[in-house]
Parts: sequence; C-alpha cells; structure tokens
Amino acid sequence: METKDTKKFLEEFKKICESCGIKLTYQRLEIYRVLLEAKDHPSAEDIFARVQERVPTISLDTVYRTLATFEKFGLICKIYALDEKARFDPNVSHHHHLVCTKCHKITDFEWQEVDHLPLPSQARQWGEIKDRYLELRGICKDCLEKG
Amino acid sequence: METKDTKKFLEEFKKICESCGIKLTYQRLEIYRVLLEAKDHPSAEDIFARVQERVPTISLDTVYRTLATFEKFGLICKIYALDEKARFDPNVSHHHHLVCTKCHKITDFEWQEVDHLPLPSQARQWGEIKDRYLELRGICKDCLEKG
DNA sequence: GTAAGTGCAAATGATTTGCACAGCG
DNA sequence: CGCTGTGCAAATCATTTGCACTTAC
Repeated sequence: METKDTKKFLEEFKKICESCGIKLTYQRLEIYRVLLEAKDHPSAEDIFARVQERVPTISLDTVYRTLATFEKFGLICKIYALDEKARFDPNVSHHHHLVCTKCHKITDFEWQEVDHLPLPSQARQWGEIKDRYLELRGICKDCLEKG
Repeated sequence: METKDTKKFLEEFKKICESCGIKLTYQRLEIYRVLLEAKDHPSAEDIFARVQERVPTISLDTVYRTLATFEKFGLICKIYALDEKARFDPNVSHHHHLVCTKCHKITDFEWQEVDHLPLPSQARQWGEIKDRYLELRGICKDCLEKG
C-alpha cells in the first residue's frame, strides 16, 4: 500500500474512532485494515493470523476485544453460518449470504425481491419483523469444478 | 402419556432405530421423546435437563452423542441462530425461522413464495444452490406485550 | 496524568474424546 | 458373547476475563 493511501486510510480511521469515542491504536488500525481487505468473512483466528504479519506482538484477545468494539459501534457484523465459529463481515449494509456447504466460503449478495415481498400472515401475527436474512446454501463454482 | 401411546411410540422408535441400524436404548428413546414434544428448539443443555427428569442417571455427553447420531441419520436438524449455542429441531422438512432477538425464541414457518422465487443471476452464477433458508428477525408478540 | 487499551495467562462455556463398564441384539 | 452405547472425567476449541502494564489523548 502506498504512502498516500496509507495516509488517507489513517485519516479515515481517525474520523471513525473520533465519532465512536474510542482511542486510535495501531492494533485497531491494522485489524480494521485487514477487515476491509478481507473478502472471505474471516474468523477471529483468521484475522489474528493476518494482523500478526504486520503487528507481530498482537494478541488474540485484543483481536476479540477489538472485534467486539467494532461490532458494538456498527462497523462490522458478526455472522454465524454452518459451523459454530463466528465470522466477521465489514459489509454492514443489509444483505444476504451465499454459503458453500463444502468449503464453507461465504459470499455477500442482494435480493431485492425477497426484501420487498409482503410477509405471510403467520409472520405478521408472530410479532414485529425487523430484518430478513436469507442464506442460500449449496456448492460454489470452485468446489463444483474440483469435483 | 397413556400406555397405548407409549407402546405405539416405542414401536415407532424401534422401527427408526432398525432403519438406521442403531441400538434402541432407553436414553435414546427418551431423548427422542423430548425432541418430539419440544416446540421451542431446545439446546443440548435444555434437552439434558428435560430428559434428566425421566432418566436421572443420564449424562450430558450421552445427550450430545445421541443428538449427533440423530442428526447423522436425518432425524433432527442442528440450527444456529443469533447466539453461538446450537439448537435442535425435530422438524426436518424444509422450513424457515422466525427469531426473536429479545428472548431468542425460534418459531418455524413456511413461505412458499420465497421458496419458488426465481434466483437472481448472481446466485445462479455462484454455483449450485441446494437450499434456501430464511430468518426473519424481530420482536415476538410476547416480548412486545411485556414492554 | 488518567482512563482506555493491551498482553499475558488463567477462566469459562459448549462440545468432544479416551477409557472402562454395561447392556442390546 | 461381542460390539455398540453409556458414564465419568479429562481434553479441546472458541471466546472471555482479571490483572498489571502501556499508551493515546
């Protein structure tokens, strides 16, 4: 990453920390960078491994604590799919997931029709629906090609 | 439960065990009974507590082992929603869930329109979709009434 | 300077496993 | 009787927490 981008990124992250009222630390900066660069919905361990390359002294619990902080301020989403391990998504806008049951890869996708379809009566009677989350499960192209 | 029902239930469970090639034990029978009677998607601990009333000597790991066995043979579904703890659903037919973000209660529901809606192109290109799982999240009636 | 953030290690909670004994087929 | 299933306790895995030290503001 070039100096200019780094500077710009730092500037952006500074604003985020200010608006959240949290301190800007090197660890948080790098965890945030890893999250934004990640396109694979990494687990806490995955994030730890990636951040460790830049910040060798970081500890796993700092990663957990930072992820919890980010989630609290709505910077990221915590997701659970297939296995019990939590995964983290820097995409906080409303979206659904494509989940490969073979390699466990998670891909974001949107489906406006589902979002706008009128709710069935059972759902309306149940209570107040705040969000619709759809998981399409199957085998991704990569796994299909591999056999 | 009356004698007749118990006998009938035992008969049914015997058939299930035979078709799965597993032994019929008292523990399995009672765990299965609890599952069928449960309408609240209990966790392993919940199931353990309920079975314990009938089988005081049962151990938690037997519950886990039995649930894993049942899942392997498709008698139940393991579900994850909101919190990381696994929950178990004796309803193995395709269905969706209403999840209360306050009391964490899970309710089954069906939504044929979603099941039959043509997939968006991004999903078709991603790979082969095998299942659609929808989670409607919100506040259930009980929680709304309580404030 | 001071409260928030970090690192370490130890605790926790859910789930799994090794082993010896018990009981189904 | 033999092998599967069970119970106990100990192990494991993801995640959390207590505490003393460090650092951003």
